[in-house]
Amino acid sequence: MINTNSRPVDPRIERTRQVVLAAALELISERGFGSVTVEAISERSGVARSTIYRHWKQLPDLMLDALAAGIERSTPLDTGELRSDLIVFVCELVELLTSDEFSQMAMALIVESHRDPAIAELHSRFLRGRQQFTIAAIERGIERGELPTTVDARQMAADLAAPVFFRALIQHVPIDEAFIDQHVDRWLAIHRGPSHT
Amino acid sequence: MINTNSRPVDPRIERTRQVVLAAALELISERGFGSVTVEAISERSGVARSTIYRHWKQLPDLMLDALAAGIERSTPLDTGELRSDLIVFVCELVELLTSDEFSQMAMALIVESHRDPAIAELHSRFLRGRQQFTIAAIERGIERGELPTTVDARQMAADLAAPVFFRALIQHVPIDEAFIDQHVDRWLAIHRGPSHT
Amino acid sequence: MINTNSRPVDPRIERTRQVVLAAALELISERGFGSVTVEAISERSGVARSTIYRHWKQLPDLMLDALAAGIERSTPLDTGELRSDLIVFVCELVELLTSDEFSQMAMALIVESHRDPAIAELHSRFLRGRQQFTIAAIERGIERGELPTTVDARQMAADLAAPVFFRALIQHVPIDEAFIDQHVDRWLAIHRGPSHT
Amino acid sequence: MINTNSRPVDPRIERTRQVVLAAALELISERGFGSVTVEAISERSGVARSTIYRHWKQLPDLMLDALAAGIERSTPLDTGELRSDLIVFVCELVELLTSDEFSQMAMALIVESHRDPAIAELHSRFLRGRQQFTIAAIERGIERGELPTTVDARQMAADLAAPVFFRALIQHVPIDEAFIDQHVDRWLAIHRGPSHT
DNA sequence: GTCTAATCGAGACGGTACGTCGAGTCTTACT
DNA sequence: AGTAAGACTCGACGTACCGTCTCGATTAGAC
Repeated sequence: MINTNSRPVDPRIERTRQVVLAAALELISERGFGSVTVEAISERSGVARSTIYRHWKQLPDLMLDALAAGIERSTPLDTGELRSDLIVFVCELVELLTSDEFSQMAMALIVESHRDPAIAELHSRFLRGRQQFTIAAIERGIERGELPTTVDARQMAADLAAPVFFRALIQHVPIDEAFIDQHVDRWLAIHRGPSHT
Repeated sequence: MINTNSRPVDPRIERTRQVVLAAALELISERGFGSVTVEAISERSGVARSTIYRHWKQLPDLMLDALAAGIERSTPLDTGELRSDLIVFVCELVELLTSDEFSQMAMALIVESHRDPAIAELHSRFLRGRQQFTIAAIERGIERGELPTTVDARQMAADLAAPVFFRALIQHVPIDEAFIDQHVDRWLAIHRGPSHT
Repeated sequence: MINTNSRPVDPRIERTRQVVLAAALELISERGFGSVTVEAISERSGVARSTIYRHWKQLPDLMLDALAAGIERSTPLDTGELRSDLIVFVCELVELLTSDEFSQMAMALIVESHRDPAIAELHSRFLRGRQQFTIAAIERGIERGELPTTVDARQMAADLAAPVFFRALIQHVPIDEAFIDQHVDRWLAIHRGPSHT
Repeated sequence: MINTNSRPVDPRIERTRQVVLAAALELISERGFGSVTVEAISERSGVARSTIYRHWKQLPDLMLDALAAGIERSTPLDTGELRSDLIVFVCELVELLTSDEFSQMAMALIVESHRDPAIAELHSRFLRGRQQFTIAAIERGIERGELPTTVDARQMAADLAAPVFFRALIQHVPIDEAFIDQHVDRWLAIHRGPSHT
């Protein structure tokens, strides 16, 4: 579905897209999702309002694209050992959820996905994308014998993420390294089974 | 001579407050937090727009009160056994987070509490209120010897709630009774310690 | 129609009337007719808004009364000579029409009398009242032989007043003593007839 | 490069101006100056309220323009004889001041010019414009020998207009043809001097 | 290199909701 | 009964954005 070489695309179009989305992202993190106006995006980006509407039919559509642009992620991640893989993963997640620029967006994504199926799809793609890394790490752990073969990797990935989301977004409690270490170790203790005690 | 409780106040004031807040709550659950309009509240409640502004300086203030009014809760809850207490608690939470009327409000509460300290306070009061029930049940469990005396009740309550929030609000995955049973049993298995295995 | 002794009248009523009308007059001359609000009158007079509405059904009614109160006038005026009578009369008129406190009211009276019959009546009573003094002076002049017996006193009074109104209210031109003298002398020259040349 | 006449401007702008001003004038003459509402103008003209505010920052500004538009006038007027010139002039003035559509506006102009310098300027331009016609007629009369060369044309024009304004606007008395004839003839008798008697 | 068509900037337009102000009505308690 | 205090409805104010719409100026990319 990508516009490969069928038509070279006017460079102005791409330029406008970039500039507008960047401005939108800036505004989302500065003022929050609900206070972003087309007017403000136009002003910030230097792109005329009419041009913005030529590219996106509605403000929500623009927001959707902006969120999509803000989400891109691609860490391979493989330290060779399960525990450190998980620590890295959790640290990244914490950083993401507590950084001012991103948490606004994350919240927006979560909230709006309850109403808008398009955002829901985006949101679940994002979530699955991240979980995939964890699941891969877990599976490597199983292969290495660090975990029993009977476990459900998907469930375990959720068990790892849930408390982090809960604390960061819902309880609204600061998360330090000590917590992360303890959390991962508890998780390992539970899932490795009694033999590893 | 101060108007503590000596002045009986105009009954219309209370009446207006009730009617307006009720209308606001209706609209929040129907159309979501972001699409609620003073105009709409006025129309729905039959109270003039200017009157609403006499009671609340800004729409957010009204929303705050509406959310506060929507949150009230007071279950005593004590079945005499830990497992069934927890099952009841989790069921209630699931019901709350998945009901259309309430989940909108919960999301709003969570999102806005990241921006507005007043809402943050409200949100944390609400959370603490609910956690309190769980903590009490856990402590009763400890007294009855169903749990070791060494556990941290607060942490355990969080462990019980986190996956429910995660699934309902973030993963956006349906939660059935089977999951609840399994979740509670896993939780018990982990916290009861090896003696109960 | 006056409330003589049929009922003693609550003194508070009269007091309220006075205070309110005085405040209204003040505000009319300060801010002009169009910017007077019941709210402001209430504040200025210290009389509650509801009380004001108990005395006057509408703001215009109050205004009407205020204007009526501001118009009262009762100069006898008789210098014994026509020319000086007229000079005095014109001077008074000029003063009235150019004083800040009164001109606002005069304009209001004139304008509103085009729409409201009650104000029209008030206005014409006021005009007739003033003209009456001039007519009387003219008639005394006729008796003294200063004017021919054939003249129409009513018409002549109008001829004297018209240019003053025109300059003061319509042309919006300052009126000095020189003009007044010249105006009266021209008037005398015209109406005394050729014999006096 | 300045937008003198180089930029053709959006034709919609002119169209909106016209339609709105026309509606405003209609409403001024129907309901009087004080009861004209942006809301009503919007409804009557079919132009959105926000568009009206884009053209005029405040309602008074709009009113000013509407009055200016309603005042335009351009009669050359020259019958070849002084008396008939004056009769025509006075008739026109009477018609103007007694027509419902215009008298409201005239009053508004007069009243508001006491408060707002911009309206004062407009008002005096209007007055001077009209007086100019009379002065020209008088000067033609002087050239033709119908009037002595010693007279002050400006003063005479005022003498002609003053009683008409007085009767129409202040005394609020109907003006018929008989009055006009008599008024002009008296004026002529006075100003032609004794030679013409 | 021009030329033509896509793209853009500027901004008018009809809307909807905002938060404010004042009018006029109504209710309650005080004096 | 008259008053003070102030809640209530209603309607207009002027503001801020929305999404739609011309309309001229400016670039590509094809010739």
